[in-house]
Amino acid sequence: MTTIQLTLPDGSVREVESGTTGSELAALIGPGLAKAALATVVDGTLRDLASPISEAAQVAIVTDRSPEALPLLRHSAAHVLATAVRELFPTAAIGFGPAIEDGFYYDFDVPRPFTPEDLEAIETKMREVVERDYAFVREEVERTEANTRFADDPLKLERIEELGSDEVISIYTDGPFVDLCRGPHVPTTGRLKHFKLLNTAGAYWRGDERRQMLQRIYGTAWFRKEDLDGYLHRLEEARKRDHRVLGRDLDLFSIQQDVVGPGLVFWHPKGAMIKWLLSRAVEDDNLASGYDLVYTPNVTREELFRISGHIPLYEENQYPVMGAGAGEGDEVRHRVKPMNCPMHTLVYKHHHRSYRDLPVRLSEVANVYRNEKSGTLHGLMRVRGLCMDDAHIFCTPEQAEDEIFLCLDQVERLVREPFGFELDFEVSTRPEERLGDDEAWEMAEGILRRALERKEIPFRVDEGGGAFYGPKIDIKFKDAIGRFWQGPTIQLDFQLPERFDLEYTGPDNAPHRPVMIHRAIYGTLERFIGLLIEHFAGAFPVWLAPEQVRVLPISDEQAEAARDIAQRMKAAGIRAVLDAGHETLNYRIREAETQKVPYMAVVGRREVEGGTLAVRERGAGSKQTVMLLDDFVSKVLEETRSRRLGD
RNA sequence: GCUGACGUAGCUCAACUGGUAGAGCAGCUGAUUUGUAAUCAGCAGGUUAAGGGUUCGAGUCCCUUCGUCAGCUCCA
Repeated sequence: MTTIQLTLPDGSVREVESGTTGSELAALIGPGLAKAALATVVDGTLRDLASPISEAAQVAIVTDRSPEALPLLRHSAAHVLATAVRELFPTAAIGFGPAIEDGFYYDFDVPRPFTPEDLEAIETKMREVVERDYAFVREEVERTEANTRFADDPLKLERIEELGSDEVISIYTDGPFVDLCRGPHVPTTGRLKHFKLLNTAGAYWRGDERRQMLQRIYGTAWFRKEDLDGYLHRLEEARKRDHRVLGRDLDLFSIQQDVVGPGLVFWHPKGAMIKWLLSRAVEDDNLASGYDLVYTPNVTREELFRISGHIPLYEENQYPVMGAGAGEGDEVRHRVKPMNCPMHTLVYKHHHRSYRDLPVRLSEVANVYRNEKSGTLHGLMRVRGLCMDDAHIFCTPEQAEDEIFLCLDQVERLVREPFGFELDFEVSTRPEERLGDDEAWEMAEGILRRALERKEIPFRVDEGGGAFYGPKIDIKFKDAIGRFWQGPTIQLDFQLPERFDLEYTGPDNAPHRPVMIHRAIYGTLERFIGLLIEHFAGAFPVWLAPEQVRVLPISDEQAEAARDIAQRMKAAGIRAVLDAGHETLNYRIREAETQKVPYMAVVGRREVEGGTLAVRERGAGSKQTVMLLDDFVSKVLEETRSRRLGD
């Protein structure tokens, strides 16, 4: 019997027999660990506890405190779910069942969709499966054997078909349930203690809308009851930040689907103020960064989008043709614009351009319209009429990397710094349907990566996720319940300059082709404001608050003085509102608090006499600061100017 | 677009198995003049998303359309 040396995470070395399993090793180390052990990590690879270790290696025992533990538990939870479903619905075909962030799901092909009652029954059955404490047993089998074992599971057979000849086909069994699965798993179903099924939804098999729709069940699982309760509580709390609810309660916007249509936003005065402030912030920054401002038509002859290639590629998502012009047979086909790039291209093309002019940077905060599929609409996050802080940079291929670097700076200045957002960077590479040759794509993708690396920004790669004309850097952030949305985007484009035959004259007096960068910093103002609402739970920092100060006279006696104070604030550039209503002071303070106004300035007899204000801060309770009107005005103006985030 | 759930006053929600659509908040009117998170009273508010059907009778049952929510697909 050969012995091998296993190095543990603390650096100590154990000498054991070759073939020792994870659970045996854990038992050697200590009884407490043996009980807590869930799996092993052998030379960086997660493995079952029962799997033998045959050679010298770095070994760590995974317990519920390890970072690998939750995904492991949740993956096993998915199997327990499938075990339960199979007992209750023996004909259910099984699809995929992975762990996901905060939980797991499993897809089933069943004769009828699951009802909420089914879900309860399934959860009860899952608790039985947990109670029975089945071991998860791994087997590695030959292809023919696998095909026999899954003869009744068409979805699994399809999956086996796709496995390469060099791949190991592994099977996991827990009690009556057998699944084709890479593993690993926790040792037994009994390890699953604190879980809950959350909801069901349809999901296309293999994520392909041309294939059948399976029924997906989502659930969540945790090691400790407090964690499960905490998660459910976080979900509850997050729902309170929902921008659709706050948008109505704070009277920021409305979407009047019955009268005007879904996905079309009415910005009420307070929301419009936020939108205007953001537009101004990005336009100020653009002008300071060498951009020019343009305004271009909202409607164009359809031909423009044929030149650009958007038709036929995106025709389905464009609003249909509208007639215009002469009528009587020679009417011209027009389209409302779904994006600005062809328009800006035409501004570029209107002059002969010299290499001395480049980069030409054209910016426009513009409304565009996209006929998004009905099921994708979502509050402000996904709309049909959207306002982009769009810009297009025309430059030489050599300048592109620096220009992208500068765009990333703008993201830093306008998004990360002022709001403290956590951003997720992603490079999307060439898609299947695309224009241009591989050489151009290769170069473009390289330029994007280098700009990010130079800025030392870590990023993920979304293979095949690029636009049809070029690769892009997409920057994503999370909404209140953890869903990712695309915000800023920077796209490099060699194709539209080609299609529109753009040129500049080089130092050699010969024509050259520029490249184009499409870039939006906030992305769409609608989505960005939706995210801001959730980020701040409606309590905007002073510089963005549509109403900065509410002036509250204590009684009618101070109404005139308060009116005067509010007027002086407004004259100084502060967004102040007087509430001299006949309600009690308590009522009006509550009103201002629920409307999330950052400052309340209470004016009573003492304040009128002293030329002061009793200032109450949003969320600070009854704590108040008495200060001179002029001092308060300077304070608010300074916080506005510096875009202070608040405490 | 697809799957499922849902749609009652501006908002939150009632109305037993089909039998007179109701309450709180918000709104309006009046009284109250208030010192840091809801003063009191009265009034008004609805073609129950829209359209069709079954029935003596439909908010409730059936069909169609529109929309909302969750997820899938898509996102120039």
